Amino acid sequence: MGRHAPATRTGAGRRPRPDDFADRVLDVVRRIPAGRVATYGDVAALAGAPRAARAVGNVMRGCRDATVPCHRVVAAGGLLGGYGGFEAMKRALLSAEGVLVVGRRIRGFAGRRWAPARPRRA
DNA sequence: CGTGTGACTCAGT
DNA sequence: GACTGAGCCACAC
Repeated sequence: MGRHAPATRTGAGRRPRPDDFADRVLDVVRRIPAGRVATYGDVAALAGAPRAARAVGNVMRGCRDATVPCHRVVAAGGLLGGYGGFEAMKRALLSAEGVLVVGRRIRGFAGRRWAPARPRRA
């Protein structure tokens, strides 16, 4: 299976937007309800690229948009992930929404994780 | 069009 | 629990 991009992407609805991915990622993150969290991989999957967790991180890095709760995006395993060095703030924001963070890990991450379980490699 | 990079992820040591 | 190596992806240069 390949995510090959057929020369003719005019047919099926693909987003011809240049920043399609980034836009989508921001949209997904925006949809994350308070009190819930999603991993980069989950967001990437919802954005259409289940393996682009890294790319998602890059998008988050430029998340200057206050309308995007980038603090609800965490790393896999329930790790806090990064936050441009403001990890403490991320922790504070999450705890303010009811998500307790112990050390670098999220308490009850599995229960607080938003997005469906990821079928590893179908 | 090739290279480097990163707020990632997984598996192994 | 920590460190390493490899994989995977989108983007800036």
